[in-house]
Amino acid sequence: MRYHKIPDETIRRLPVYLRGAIHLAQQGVENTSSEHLASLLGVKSWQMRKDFSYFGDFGTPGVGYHLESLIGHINRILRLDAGHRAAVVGAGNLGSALLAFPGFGMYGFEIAAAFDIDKRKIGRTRNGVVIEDVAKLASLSRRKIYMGIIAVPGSAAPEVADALVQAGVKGILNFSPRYIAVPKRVKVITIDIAMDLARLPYYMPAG
Amino acid sequence: MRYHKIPDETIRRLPVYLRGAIHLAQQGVENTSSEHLASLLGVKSWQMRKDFSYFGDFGTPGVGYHLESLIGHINRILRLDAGHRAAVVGAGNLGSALLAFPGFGMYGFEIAAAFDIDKRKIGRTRNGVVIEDVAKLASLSRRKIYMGIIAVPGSAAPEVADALVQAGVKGILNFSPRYIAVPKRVKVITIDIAMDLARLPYYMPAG
DNA sequence: GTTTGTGAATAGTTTCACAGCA
DNA sequence: TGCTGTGAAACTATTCACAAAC
Repeated sequence: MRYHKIPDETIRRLPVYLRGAIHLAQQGVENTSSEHLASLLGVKSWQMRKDFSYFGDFGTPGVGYHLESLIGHINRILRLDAGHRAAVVGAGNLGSALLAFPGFGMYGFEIAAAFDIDKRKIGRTRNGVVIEDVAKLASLSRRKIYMGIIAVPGSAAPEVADALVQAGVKGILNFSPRYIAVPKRVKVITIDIAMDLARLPYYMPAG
Repeated sequence: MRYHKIPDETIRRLPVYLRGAIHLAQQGVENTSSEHLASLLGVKSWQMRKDFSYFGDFGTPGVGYHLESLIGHINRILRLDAGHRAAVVGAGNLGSALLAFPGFGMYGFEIAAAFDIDKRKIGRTRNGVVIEDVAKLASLSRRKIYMGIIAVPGSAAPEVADALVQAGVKGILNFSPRYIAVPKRVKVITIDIAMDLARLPYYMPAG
């Protein structure tokens, strides 16, 4: 099935599979089946096999998947193999939490810069990263940082997004509760924490 | 179209519309069109109208939507109108950021309790909430807290989830990079921050 | 015997275009 | 005229079941 358009949903799931594969590999496991890996991750085994099938043959019939090569394949597809440097804008509670967040390393990410507008924070260090003046965002392209994380209040988010685009950023992870309008060449993924919480009551039994 | 199954995707979008409606209402706007509200939120106007159509007539042809009644409708559908109290487990960087997070109020949420396993944190206060011993999670049902937020490291997440379920929680917002297995009556929504970042490079132009 | 990879069937969602109401 | 509400069409994704590979 190698010559098909890749469903977005498949791309959304690949990091899940990657996390599971890394998890098992760290425990010393070398091979696994789609059934085992899928059950670990709460997905269906045929869903996982179908997703892999868009890219070629990852496994061996009768045997399963070799974790090391599976990890390599997914990393390459998602372009995580080269490593990526990101800048976080906003060094408040959320921004600081992101700077300290241990989960980015698994996917080859490093938060290499932090910015804030508050003069009292500028110059301080959080997790080894010096907080810089948000006015200096333009330096990102020179520093080869192509991903921006928006962790400022919603009211400031659109202008921060504009500044990131100006600075040559190609992808934005947006934590603000705002629609971020950018040129088509820039990809935005929004995580609106309160909004995700907001659909929980709908699915909860009455009470 | 009142007698249809509601698509999950529609439910996922309702909080978006709600946020936009509240935003406009706060600016003193009383009525709006699907075209205007949708463009503000980066969605398509017919998508929004279609979503509303599953629930009945929210608007007036030729006129548009009355924001106050639109907000009321969505709040009722999502069951946000009664207000909800949530407990956060884990008072580290992320948990503390959530306790300070201003965005929950819009949807009628209050973080009413916080728990941690670290004796040095227990008894301290963050944003007016006293951090309690995680061993006391069972008190949640007596306190009528039915939503739990998991903000602990992945290794501790499954047992925290079990404890939350034991405590009678009906919905869980999970920030840990782990699959959370719970009985069917409990709804889990997972926000895996690193994983969302992980699909950004795929969509970014080469470089 | 076991497990993958995938066409075909099913299910779900988006998009369109316009009838009908204000 | 302007805007909503919605069937029908188009598209996308999930699920199944099994042939092929080891």
